[in-house]
Order: sequence, then C-alpha cells, then structure tokens
Amino acid sequence: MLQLQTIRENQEKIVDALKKRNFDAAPIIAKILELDQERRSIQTQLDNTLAESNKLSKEIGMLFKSGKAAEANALKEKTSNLKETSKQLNEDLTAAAAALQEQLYLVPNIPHGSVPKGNSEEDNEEVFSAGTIPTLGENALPHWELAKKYDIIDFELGVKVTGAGFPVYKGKGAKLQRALIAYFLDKNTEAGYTEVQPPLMVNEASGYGTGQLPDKEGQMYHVQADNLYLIPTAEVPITNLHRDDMFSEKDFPIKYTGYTPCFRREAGSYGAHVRGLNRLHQFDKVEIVRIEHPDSSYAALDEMVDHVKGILGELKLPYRILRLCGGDLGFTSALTYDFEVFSTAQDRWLEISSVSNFETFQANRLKLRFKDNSGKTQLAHTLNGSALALPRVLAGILENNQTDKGIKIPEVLVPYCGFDLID
RNA sequence: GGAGGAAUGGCAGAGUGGUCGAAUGCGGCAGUCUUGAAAACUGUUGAGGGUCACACCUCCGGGGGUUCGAAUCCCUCUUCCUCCGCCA
Repeated sequence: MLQLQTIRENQEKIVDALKKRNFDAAPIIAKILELDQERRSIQTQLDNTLAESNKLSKEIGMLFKSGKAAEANALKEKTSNLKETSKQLNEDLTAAAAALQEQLYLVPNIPHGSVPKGNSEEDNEEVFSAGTIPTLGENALPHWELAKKYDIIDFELGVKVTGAGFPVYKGKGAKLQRALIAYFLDKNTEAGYTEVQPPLMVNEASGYGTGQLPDKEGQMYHVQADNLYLIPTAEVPITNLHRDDMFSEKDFPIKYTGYTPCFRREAGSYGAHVRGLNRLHQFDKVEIVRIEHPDSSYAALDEMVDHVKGILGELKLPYRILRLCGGDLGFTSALTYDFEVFSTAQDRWLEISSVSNFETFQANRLKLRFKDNSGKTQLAHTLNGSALALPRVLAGILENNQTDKGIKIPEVLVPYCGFDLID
C-alpha cells in the first residue's frame, strides 16, 4: 500500500510510473485525493467539536472542585448537543476512512526505474544466464515420466489421499527433497540468514500485512472455523514476525530463512503447463526474507540475487535471470528478478525463484518502522526471495541429469542424500 | 475444563474518575569532558491525524458501555501468567 502522503505529493509521477504496469491510475488517484479531502474535512469538524466538549468538561471539573455545583450542572446541559454532533461525525469519519482505505488497497506498488515496459512475460528482460543446456538423447523423458519410471513421486496416490496437485514423494524422491531442504537452509544460514520455523497458518492481519488480503484471498486455502489461512509462501509468516515493530538503524540488516510447505489454490489452471511438478497445490520452498534500511535495500536485493546464483551454480543447473517487466510484476513488488531453470525434456523454462524488493509497500501495511539516526520514524524496506522452490528444481535435476543408467545427483547434494544416482 | 491475576511509550515499569500523553529507569539523539573511545554529567526524546507553522484532535491489548469528564469504573473479546484438573 502506498503512503497517502506520497500520493498527495507525487500524483503525476505515480500515475506516470504505473503506466509501466499498464495500470491507469489517474481515476483512482483522483478518487483517493477526493476521499482524502473529505476525510480530513470531517476530521476537522470532529476535532473542533471534541475540543469544545473537552474545554467544557474541564470547566465543569473546576466548578465542582470549587463547590459551584449549580453552575456546573448548568454547563452539563450544554454538552449534550456536542455529544450528538460528535457521535454523528464519528460515524461519518469511520465511513470516509473505510472508503479511502478500500481505494488505497487497489493501487499497486510503483515500479523501480529499471523495470522494463511490457505487457506480459514475453517482455521480461533477460539479464543473466549460466550453465549449459545438455543435449539429451531421443528417449529423454519429462520429469513426470522419470518420476514414474524410478518410482520416486506418485501423483495418483496424492489424488487418492487428497486431490490433484498434492504429490507423494517416495523413497529416493523423498530423500532428495529432504536433502535439498537441508542443503538450501545450510547455504542460507552460512550467508547470515537466521533460520526460523514459522507457523503454517496465519491470521487475517498477517494476510493484510504482506498483501495477500484483501485481493488475493482466492489464492489461499481458508480454514473457516478458525478464520486462518494456510500460507502460500513463508514470506507471509516470516515478514509478519515484525509487524508493528520499531527498529533502530543499527538493527539492520535483518535476515531470515525458513523452510515451509506452501499451499496455493491456483484455481482454474489446467493442461500441460501444470503437469507433474510444474504447478502444485502443495509444495516445499525455502525462503529468504530481509528487512533493510531504505538506502541499502537495492544492494541487499543484488546480494540476494548473487546468493541464489551461487546455489544454482553449485547445482550445475542451466538457468537464466529475468528482470520482470511492468506487466508481469507482482502487485506488491517494486522490482523482481525471476530465476528460471531450463527443463530440457519439456523444452521450456521453469520459474524456480523470485527475488523482490517491496520497498515500503508492505512495511506501510505492516507498520514496520525504524528510528533513523536523526531520531525520525521511517518505514523500513522488505525483501524476499526463494532460495529455492523445490519442485521445479527437482524437475530440473531429473530432466537435465537423466542418463541411460539413471539420474545423476548433483555433487553438492550427495553428502545430504547418501546416494549419487537414482536408478 | 475450573479458579485467580495481568495487558501502559523502542524496552522495562509507576499510575485506580478531573492540566496524565502519562512518573522513573534503560535505550536513542544532541552537547560538555577526552588525542579518540568508554565512563560521568547536562539537555532532549512516544505514535498517528491536522496546520505554511501553531492551535487542536486521537491513541494506555481489541470492541462496546457508564460519566460533563475514563489509562483508571462496567460488559465483552483476544492474548499472557499462576494454581488445580486433564492429556502427552
């Protein structure tokens, strides 16, 4: 959520910047400013009424103290009108504030200057690539075939127990999952991220804090009886660890990593693109989250990108990094880099990590602030990224490392797996 | 599940109807001293709204109520603590 003050002061700039998202902000910004004006006008009236009523109360108190009860009682009658008025104004104010809030929730984050223009993922800008795409033989298989062949992931079994999109990992498949999680967490903690195990369900306030609510609630599984949501990513509980917190500059950077399952409803997606591990309702992910001083958040973003590069380099997977264009950029993000690994057997790129700077967009909702060195209160910047999402990394390993003898495990994972071949 | 107690500023912790937005300590900031740092001392320092700036308004876990007036009294919800019970 953008700060109202920012909108007031930079109306034109914001409308202009949001064009990159193909978002016509002009009408909504105008509406916001109008509602803001209205809210302030009501607020002023209410303030004046309350001020008068406060004044009278004080006088009454003093009269009572000095024993002039009759005069005091006379004054009391005066206050009843004020009470009526302030009650009405208070209702109006609540309504006006709610209307304003509703509009504010609709405005996406302002894209960073480096975000390219564009309408869709076609227009994302490749900024880096590494690794070599292997040439596989005629009989190369997509990962879902490999999973079946080596009996390491059972999709049908998951359908029986739960439904589509809830795979069952078996044997070496399950072990490899565990190895990847341990390996990622080790890499992240080595880089200074503190490991946390957050709750897998969050309350409404947390959903609002990171921006999943009110808009994208259809994306999350909702446990109605307790009004809790299954997390779609560890970003939600981990970032919300510091909702309503006040830091000082020396506390930065704040760095967390956590492994969690992630739950996404992803309603309405069918076909080849959701085959196998490509898109699931439940999947594992190791996340990194940072809270930063505004001056250093982009350096932090670069650091996160380098960190993920390091991991993918060690896994020896062919990948590329995209800077998301305005049309593909997430609602809450100012700048996002997507990492994609090449799925050789499917002949397509699969997103395995998304690293973003949200600047103050989340912090504003979270009330995540700090006192700067001059004693002023400022909003912090929040960032997060996957390091990494498991299923597609697994798909990449299975497909790119398949040989006649079986699937070769990347060297760095062998100590974690205890085997070097799936056969 | 039963019985009590508690929730106050960045943190700790006073305050139980009328200049209380709130003592005090810590922390933060500024300064004195010092070659520098530490210590000590002095000053300053809650958040949000509002204003050109003041004024002014709101906020003492959330919501509601009593009262001319509520951090303070009542109801309710949430969370935490202690004791008992239950489960592991």
